[in-house]
Amino acid sequence: MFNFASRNAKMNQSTEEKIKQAALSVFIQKGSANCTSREIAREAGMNVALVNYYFRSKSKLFALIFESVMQDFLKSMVQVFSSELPIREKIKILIEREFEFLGKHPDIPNFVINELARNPEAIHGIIPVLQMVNESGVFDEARKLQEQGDMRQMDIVQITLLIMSNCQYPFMAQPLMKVIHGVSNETYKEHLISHKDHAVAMVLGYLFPNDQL
Amino acid sequence: MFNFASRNAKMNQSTEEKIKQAALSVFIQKGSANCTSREIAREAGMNVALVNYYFRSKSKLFALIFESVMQDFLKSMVQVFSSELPIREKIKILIEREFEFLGKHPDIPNFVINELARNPEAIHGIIPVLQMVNESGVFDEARKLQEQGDMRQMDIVQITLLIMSNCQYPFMAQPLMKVIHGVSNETYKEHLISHKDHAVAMVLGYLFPNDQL
DNA sequence: ACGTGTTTTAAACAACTGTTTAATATATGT
DNA sequence: ACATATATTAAACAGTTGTTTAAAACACGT
Repeated sequence: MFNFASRNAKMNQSTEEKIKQAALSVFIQKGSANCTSREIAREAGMNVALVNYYFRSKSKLFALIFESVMQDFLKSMVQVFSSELPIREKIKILIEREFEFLGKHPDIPNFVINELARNPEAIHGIIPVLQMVNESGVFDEARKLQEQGDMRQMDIVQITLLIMSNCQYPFMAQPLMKVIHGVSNETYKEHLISHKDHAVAMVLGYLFPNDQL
Repeated sequence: MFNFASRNAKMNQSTEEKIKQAALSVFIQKGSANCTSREIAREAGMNVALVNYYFRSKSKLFALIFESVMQDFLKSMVQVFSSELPIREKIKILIEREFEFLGKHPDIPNFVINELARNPEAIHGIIPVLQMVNESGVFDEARKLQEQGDMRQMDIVQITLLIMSNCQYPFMAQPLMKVIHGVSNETYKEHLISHKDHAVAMVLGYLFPNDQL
């Protein structure tokens, strides 16, 4: 009976994949240092030893998960900027995609930032993803547009900051905002949806001050 | 010899205060769940048992620290909005104060948000501070200004979000931004300083679209 | 049915966790 | 100087941690 159900699950998803999925969920919810191997095993429905049998150690498993999260986290940004759209469209679509992605994975920015700040080993997982970003030519293109005088003159670091602030913070601060304003989960989600349009309008309006409404 | 140094320190600062200060530092750096009582004791230069002798338990100590952090975190916001300045000045000063505060305590937003998300007990510590915010009449005033048509029509939640995003995120994302753009601590701090002006200009420009530059 | 290699488990390991206890040191009033 | 209250310490507690070990269950070609 129990064996049958277990076998069925095994058919749908390999043990290795079950562990990865459980680890992703637990790591993101609690952080690498604030969760236990046994918690991951329980979430995956198996013995602790199996986790180490497949991934050797908790830290190796984390490194694997973290790198794949970083991939997802920066992938859409790179994709948009590798396209051939005009710059204003790129930024608009970038913000919209970011809101879409964060709607599904609201905990990822906090997770990434915390691990980078608190777990020194996490930095290794970001390096391959960084190459992806650099090869996309995102930053070179922005510089070129500024030389043409089409875009407000400001450092690339700060442009990145401007866009990401208005995309990521609203999701990161969800627990804080909910308690400050006393709103429910559902109400806040509605705020997030309409906040996307404000973010697009405000960022574009500031980056291209010569544009007419 | 050793006793002499120890006694001197004791003169400058009571044991209780030393523990509080060590706890603040360790809690903010690592989070409540990801640090040990012995770590706090070591940071304060004393035995573990003393921490519990003064504060009964780790969680009671945390509750105390967290509430005082929340006070600092929201105090300047409340102060500014309780003043009699015109609204544009209030927002400008609010953002500038926020940048000043976060320059000194860059880890606090992350700390607050993480604890609220991961440590259910932390919510209790926020309630007295919330009353402080509500009594200040911050939100009522904003609503009044909107009725007068002086300010862009948008929900208070989203105005809060707009301002806090552009203040807090640049500090929260410091570890991420540093590795993405490969800049040093010092370079990033300079970016933060000039980012303050962008934040003020952009937020004011968006909230008061009828204003002329 | 048997043998072999792979998966999975229960049990154990030493190290570390928050907390408590009992003993020692220090301060203070007399 | 002595007694008493406070402050501080080392040691121990039971429970949990990441990891390892040895045994069991399983798959599968023969």
